[in-house]
Amino acid sequence: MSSQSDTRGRLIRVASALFRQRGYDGVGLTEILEASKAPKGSFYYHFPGGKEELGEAAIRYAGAEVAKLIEGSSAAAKSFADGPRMFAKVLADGFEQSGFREGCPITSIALATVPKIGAHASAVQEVFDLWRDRILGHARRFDVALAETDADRLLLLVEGAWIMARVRQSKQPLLDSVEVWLLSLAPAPNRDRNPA
Amino acid sequence: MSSQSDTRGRLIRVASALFRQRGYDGVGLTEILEASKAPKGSFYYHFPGGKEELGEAAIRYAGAEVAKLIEGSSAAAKSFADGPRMFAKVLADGFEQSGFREGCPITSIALATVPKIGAHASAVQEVFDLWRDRILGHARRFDVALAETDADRLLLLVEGAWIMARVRQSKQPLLDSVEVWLLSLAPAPNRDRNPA
DNA sequence: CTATAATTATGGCGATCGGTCTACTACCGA
DNA sequence: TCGGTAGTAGACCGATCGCCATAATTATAG
Repeated sequence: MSSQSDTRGRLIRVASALFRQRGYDGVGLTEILEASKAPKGSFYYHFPGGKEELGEAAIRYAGAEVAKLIEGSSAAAKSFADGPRMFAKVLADGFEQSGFREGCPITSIALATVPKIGAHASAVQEVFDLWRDRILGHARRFDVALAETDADRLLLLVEGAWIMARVRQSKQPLLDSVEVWLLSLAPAPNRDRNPA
Repeated sequence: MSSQSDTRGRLIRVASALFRQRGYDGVGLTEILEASKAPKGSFYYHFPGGKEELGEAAIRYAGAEVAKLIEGSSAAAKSFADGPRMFAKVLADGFEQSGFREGCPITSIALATVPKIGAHASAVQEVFDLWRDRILGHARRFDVALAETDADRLLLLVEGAWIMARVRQSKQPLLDSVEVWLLSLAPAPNRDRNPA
């Protein structure tokens, strides 16, 4: 049943890499096919739903890859704060290696297709939920009380950082965003929280 | 010298609105021309550089519009924290009115064209710098010491929030992001900052 | 009124878009 | 040997892509 050439998997990986650099609408099917060395027939056999289905698969694939990264960082972390810091470092280094070109593999697709393509919207939702769960799992590992909204904030920060990083051509925002998150977790007597 | 029909301006505004919903590569010239009721000849007269030049103009236009929003919020604010809060509210309400469809007008273009199109990269850089200046100006108005990196963090947060808002179909992240920012400003005895 | 520039208007260019179609090959159990 | 299924291969489709050439129109200046 499973093919030995893994055409389907190769298509997903190649598409994900290309989307990451130039966005969903910025990459044509022909280019993906050429880079994957797969003919159109094979593509539409594996993805009857066409480019949209490939895009959804790329979202889920990239989402799972990042989830693995989170798990790995969590497993290797010596302290609670170590987890997100290591994770950010991995992201930042990979980003640097790509010549500051590769954005978030999810956003690069979703920003163009949500809400136009419902299936993509759902997929992104699920991926974000997956990431949130991994973050909460990490917190549990270190007995840190973490609300879902706290985890969501980390996602928000990293997504924003990835945009800034690309624009500024620097990996600093990615590293910085985690520090902001850790800061935001501390219930601190900050100024000006309740105006009037 | 200045045309009475303002074809050029209309093209920019329409293009900006369309890009915002479906991204730079997701909107064709023909559609922009139809929506602007402008013929191709006029377009290439005003934008000899083609779509790329229009995109750059849209970036700068949208950037200036948002800068005005920041200024307005700053002028109307009763306290320092009031400024970004009002600003976020305006963004969030506009976003809701668009049916949770309109993302950040800059990102919707830049994510697809940076770093492919150098002129766009520069334009986005300048817009972000402009926003940063406005934020710093607001802080000065209320005698709040604010570093450039602090201002950059707000931009990072709002950009991330705009992504989350679109995915979650909610304006909450936009409002929340400002609170995170205000929290992050307080130099607080937070836990776990220096591991090991 | 005329000359000149500014702007609008149209049609069509080659290339590429995503998608469909049919043919072909490889491997399977019967 | 056969039929059947999984997968590969690539020609071909209409539509749209961004762009360009050129003519018609309008505004401005002398």
